[in-house]
Amino acid sequence: MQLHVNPSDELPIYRQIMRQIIDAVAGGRIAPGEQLPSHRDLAEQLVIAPLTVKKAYDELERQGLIATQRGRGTFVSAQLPAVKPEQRLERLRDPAQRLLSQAALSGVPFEEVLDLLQEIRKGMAQ
Amino acid sequence: MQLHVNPSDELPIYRQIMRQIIDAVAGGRIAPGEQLPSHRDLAEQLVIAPLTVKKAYDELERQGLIATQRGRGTFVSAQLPAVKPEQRLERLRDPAQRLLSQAALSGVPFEEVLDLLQEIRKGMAQ
Amino acid sequence: MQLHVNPSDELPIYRQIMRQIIDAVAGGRIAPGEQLPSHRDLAEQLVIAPLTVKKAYDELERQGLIATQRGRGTFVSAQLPAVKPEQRLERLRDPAQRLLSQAALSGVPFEEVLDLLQEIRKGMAQ
Amino acid sequence: MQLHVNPSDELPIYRQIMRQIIDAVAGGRIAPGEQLPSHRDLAEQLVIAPLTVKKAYDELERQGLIATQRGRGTFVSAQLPAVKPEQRLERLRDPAQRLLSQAALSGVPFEEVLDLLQEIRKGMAQ
DNA sequence: GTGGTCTAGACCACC
DNA sequence: GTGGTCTAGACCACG
Repeated sequence: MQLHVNPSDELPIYRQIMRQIIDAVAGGRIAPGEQLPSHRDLAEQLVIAPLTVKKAYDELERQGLIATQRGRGTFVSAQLPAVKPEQRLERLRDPAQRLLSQAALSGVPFEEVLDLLQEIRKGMAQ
Repeated sequence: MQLHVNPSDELPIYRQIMRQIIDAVAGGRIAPGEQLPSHRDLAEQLVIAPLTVKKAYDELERQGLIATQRGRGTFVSAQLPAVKPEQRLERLRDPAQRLLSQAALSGVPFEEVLDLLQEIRKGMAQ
Repeated sequence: MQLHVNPSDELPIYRQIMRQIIDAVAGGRIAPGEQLPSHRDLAEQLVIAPLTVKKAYDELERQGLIATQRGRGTFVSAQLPAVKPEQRLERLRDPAQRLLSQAALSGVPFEEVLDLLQEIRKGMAQ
Repeated sequence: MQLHVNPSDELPIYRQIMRQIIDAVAGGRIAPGEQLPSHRDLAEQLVIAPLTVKKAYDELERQGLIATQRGRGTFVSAQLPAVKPEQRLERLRDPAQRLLSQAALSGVPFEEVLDLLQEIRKGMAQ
């Protein structure tokens, strides 16, 4: 797994890390149960402070996406947190709304949005 | 147009205002040329500081979405800001990626994501 | 509200702070909606690093007990997080088990445990 | 006696072991004089490192709850460690406080807490 | 080696 | 003023 980070991005560094790990898990590029690099190693690799990586790991753990074991390491949860059926679609409303707003403002027709989604979908491991 | 604001939200208040106005314009609920409430009125209505609304208006003006005419008020630009063709799709990559990741983690199949988009699209135009 | 902290305690400082705030809210000594001291002020008062207080506040916010508003301050949630009925008793099983184990090992008869609870209960604002 | 261990738990594994043995003795499920499994056997059963179990046994021995006899094995002390009278109630204050706070926050009335204690008490003796 | 905590500063964004 | 983020170290506990 290759992470990269942009300190001048508006999004905080620890959020950038979170999002990349979330995307990697969602895309199947990291398997459930797999071990993540120690927060110190990852910090060294990204040339940032260890605490910053740890903050990202801590947040992800609270979301149930990963689990840490003291003295052993950090692992992607074997059982990803279940989303209640009635919440499943609700969670998508906001990101979907954002996508369509941005498309409308940019003058991108609806069909091209669908094409883009298809393209991204192929990039994600099934 | 009815705006809502949540002071506890992670997104800054002025950004919440910006996003709602952007969404309203993109969705056609505010027409180009239409007048917005004065920043003082809107602040009173939302029970927040006038400076906060002004910051949102200033930022939107910088983006070219609205324009203030001294002594007359603030209006949605008759001509929406042009987006360079090569940027059009790039601006959608990020929100599209986020939508698909969230869907994958929530266990929502791709087809239902498309259905959701269709549904939201219908709601926007009216 | 008077907090105190013991750096040599086995329980981490940020946990000590969390527990005292939880107890104060549970005991009614802090009312819902009330503002907490800024994490910097509290840190100065307790003679510890601001980040340590902030970590306590962050955890409590994730639990829904308090809410922060950028630029304004930190407040006890007006609406305390609801506990599902089926979880209410389950959450008490572990602490209750611990209490009785400790009592049995210390040779304190069951009746005296009940007396102690009555006494503590009086100390908590109703 | 059946022990369980959760590596992701906040409580260190050796502490989890300690607590379960303490609870078993306090609840009468292990009688004074009874033999405990060797730390190697227990480690194998729990799929953890033998050193971890040994640490738990060592700590319990330091507290006087168990005693090892070189070449024979580890046994629950016939005589439970004496607790100084003035300490007896003090040791209960903390767990009692925690129980009541949790109850208050969960909306469980005091009477139901007492009922729960009665119920657990019955389960311990058998 | 791992994660867990803590410090003493700094700079920024927000209201 | 407030909270939000980040740094570059340190020490401890755990397995």
